[in-house]
Amino acid sequence: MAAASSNNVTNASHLTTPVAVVASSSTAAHDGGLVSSHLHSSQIILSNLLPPATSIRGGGHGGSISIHSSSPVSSANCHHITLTDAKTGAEIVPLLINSHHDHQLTHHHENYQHDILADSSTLIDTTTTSPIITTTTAISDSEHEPQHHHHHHQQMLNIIDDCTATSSTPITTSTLVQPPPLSSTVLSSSHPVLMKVEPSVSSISSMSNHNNNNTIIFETTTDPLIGVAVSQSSLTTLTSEAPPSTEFLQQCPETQLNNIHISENRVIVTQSTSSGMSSGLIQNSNNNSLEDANREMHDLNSVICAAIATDSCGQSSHQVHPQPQSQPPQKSKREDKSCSTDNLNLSISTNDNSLSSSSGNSDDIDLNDEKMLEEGGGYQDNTSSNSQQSGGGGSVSGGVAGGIGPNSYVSLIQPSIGQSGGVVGGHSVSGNLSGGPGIGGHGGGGGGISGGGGGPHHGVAGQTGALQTSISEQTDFKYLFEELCPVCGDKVSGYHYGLLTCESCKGFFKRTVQNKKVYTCVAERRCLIDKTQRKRCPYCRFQKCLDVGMKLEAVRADRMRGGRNKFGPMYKRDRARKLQMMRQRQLALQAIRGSMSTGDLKPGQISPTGYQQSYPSMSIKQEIQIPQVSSLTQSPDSSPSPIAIALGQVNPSTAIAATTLSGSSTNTTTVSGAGGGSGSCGPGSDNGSSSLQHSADSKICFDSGTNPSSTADSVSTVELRVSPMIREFVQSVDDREWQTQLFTLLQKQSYNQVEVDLFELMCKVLDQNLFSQVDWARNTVFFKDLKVDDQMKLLQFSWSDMLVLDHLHQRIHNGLPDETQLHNGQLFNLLNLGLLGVPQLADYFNELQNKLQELKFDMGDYVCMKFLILLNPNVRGIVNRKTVLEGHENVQAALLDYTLTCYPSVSDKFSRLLNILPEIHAMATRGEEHLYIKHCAGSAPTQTLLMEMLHAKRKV
DNA sequence: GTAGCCTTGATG
DNA sequence: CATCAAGGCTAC
Ligand SMILES: [Zn+2]
Ligand SMILES: [Zn+2]
Repeated sequence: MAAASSNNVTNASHLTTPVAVVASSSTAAHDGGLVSSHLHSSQIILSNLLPPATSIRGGGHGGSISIHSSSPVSSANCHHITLTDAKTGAEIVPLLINSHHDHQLTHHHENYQHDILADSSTLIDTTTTSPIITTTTAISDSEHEPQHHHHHHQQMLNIIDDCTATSSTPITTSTLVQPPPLSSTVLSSSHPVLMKVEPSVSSISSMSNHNNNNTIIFETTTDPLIGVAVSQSSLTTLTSEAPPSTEFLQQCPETQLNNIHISENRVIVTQSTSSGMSSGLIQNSNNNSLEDANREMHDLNSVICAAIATDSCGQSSHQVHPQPQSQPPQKSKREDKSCSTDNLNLSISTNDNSLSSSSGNSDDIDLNDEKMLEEGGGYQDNTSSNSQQSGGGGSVSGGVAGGIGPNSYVSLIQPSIGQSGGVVGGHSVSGNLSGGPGIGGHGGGGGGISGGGGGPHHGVAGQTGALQTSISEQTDFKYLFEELCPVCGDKVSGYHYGLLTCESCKGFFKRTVQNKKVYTCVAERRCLIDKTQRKRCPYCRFQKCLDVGMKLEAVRADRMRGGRNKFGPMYKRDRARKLQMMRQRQLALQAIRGSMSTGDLKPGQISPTGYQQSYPSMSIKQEIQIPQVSSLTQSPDSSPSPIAIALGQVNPSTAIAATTLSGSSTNTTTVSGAGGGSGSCGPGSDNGSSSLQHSADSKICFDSGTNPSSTADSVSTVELRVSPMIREFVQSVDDREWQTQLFTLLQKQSYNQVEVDLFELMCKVLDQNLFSQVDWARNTVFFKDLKVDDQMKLLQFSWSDMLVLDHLHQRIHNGLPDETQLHNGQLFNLLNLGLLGVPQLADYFNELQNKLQELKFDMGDYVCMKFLILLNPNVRGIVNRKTVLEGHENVQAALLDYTLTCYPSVSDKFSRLLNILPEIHAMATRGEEHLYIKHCAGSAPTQTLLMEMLHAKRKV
């Protein structure tokens, strides 16, 4: 059944398949021809379903969460999952909304099913305890089906938890195999997650997380699980009684052994260390308590795909074959010789039974999706990054290298490499160049200390007659190369395969990819890789290579020498950015020095003149030459809002640099290192220099339960009269978290990335905001009393308005700056978030902001307005309109009272605030339209809550 | 297998 | 023609 997996691998390039992501991690991202593959593969998953921060944030709900479908198949268009607090049993959230697809689902029922199957590599029939191996071959052809639709299906089936993108963290993916209509996905953040799947409704959740602790627990409330599909390493793990065959191990060295406990209605998957092969078992966990499960879980470092099917699927058969007719298997243009799936034996056993299936004929496996191949070949994503899925091991597969066009190189990455089964273990780089099955080379290696890294030969010899500029350039670039190799810390010799690395890692990466090496880590896949130990574990080294962003597709399949590839421009931009960052740093330092020693440099002199003097290495020429980066110093198109300036919204951490650079605030922040700085990043913590209120102030006031707001007319009269409801509202807002999450996400997404797609990143942020929004809403009064159906409708109708309002609030009360500098130097436009990606709305937005500020818009107003937006009784289809209306009126009354009480001087504040709501709505609508179009065009990440919202609203 | 140094060849 | 990243070569 290696076949099954192979397909998965292939699919990897399709975002649609979680497995794909999993399986081919890095590869997928590159050649996948994915609409949005600009991420680490791991991030792809995350970002698509859950913003990284989201999952992490889950800590909020300690313990477990139960998910069940609120409504059976009936409710026509909406199928959703309701989250229930496992402890209290209270319904807490409608996580996903999936509706408008029904139409398609039904329409392409077959394909749909097929898609699903394609995702799962192996099914374990828990009823019979026999494995169901799916041949997951074909993937729905996106030619006939718009990608977003395609992804949609997938999304509904998947629940993926986040894992930190940058680090080789685990990702868990769950796939539900369920007859359409299917429901959605949701994620909870804390792990383990306990899921309850109601009969005839599929649901799933998965959890994984931070580095090495991943656990997935599936549970059905009534029906026994029919199957669990685990792909990749997790499948491998399934091997229980009989350890994986040697061959398999060779091909999938990093196979992880996971513990999978299956009781009648519960499955717990955990990972065990590679050495603990014996532990990979499926056990009957009837008496396993969650705690027990927890105890056993450790180090789940792989991607797991699980599928649960109910009887309705009629999947009692042990083998599920894709329908060749609907998805004609396409022969890959290039013969796939690597990783033959033959001889792959997988055995699955439970305490009672042991089942094994061996990959049979390769025919089932040999299916390739032509579409995918094409996509893979033609698509070149220069921003995608890799991030090898740690656990899963990287199976390189992906789009066909189709060196088409004179300038395109044939990539080594091959599509649909039948990685030993969807179960892929080790890093196997497959290509069609050489066929032999990779043999795990044990990186035993003498620990010989490698000689000093060769010096870079990049420095251009500065000729005596050369202009100072060239000298300075040389100096600067030299400086560039003084960076250390992100993999081993050795000296960087230039850009290699996507980023600056040392010569040895370049060579190592090349050898590995070209020769399709498969390594095995004899330890725990966490070997330290540094200059002296890099030779010890090639497995971990390669993994790190992928993690830091080395690009597989930069290795040429045809081995053509010389020339330039698509990364050239990127290198150039990166170089320019680095130069500017460096210069900024120097300027900042200089400025500091100047200000300290009065004599040297007067503050006012930090202008071009003084600048040149103090920095001979820089030159005007360079300034001019720096491509597309001028904005770095000049706060570009984002029309800095007067407010932001007034607030001096400069990140404390970079305030010095920013301020000194131009003598005034550049309105730019820098996503600082670790942690995105909770608190440190938040401009909210800056000195509230202006008269503008800061949420900090207001919040504190509210928190204390006395002072309404720092801007209230009369504290004395007001303090005692603030409606308890409003006070409660305000307290329900967690602004700190908001910005922390924002900056953390931005940092993660740009960490180690030469360049990221800013639009895509914006979508991710919005997506994260949406998750927060839902999170907030579900716990609020009125709203939480509603049925999930109504909740979803309200959210579908109000999400964008609330996003806009949130951004207005963040800017006004928390000093959210216009833009921020990403870890890699790119500027990220924060204002754009509030504009939902439509720059043209900037003026309008600023106008709104001004209006609000004139009204002394404060926290209480903000929260009330948010509620008014959310609790819209006019939303079509609301069942419990009464409650909504009641809530709306209550809030309105509270707001009226509040404004009259606290802001008597602001004439007509109440109605003026209300009048702003339609304006916000108009803006939000425009933004939605824009986002929708972009999504349809494929330029936005798929499988996101954002996308769901966009489509859901369309439907309505 | 490593990694330092060399050769290529598209780019501007 | 200079760059410089990608592949090749070859003592270790
Ligand atoms: Zn290195
Ligand atoms: Zn290792």
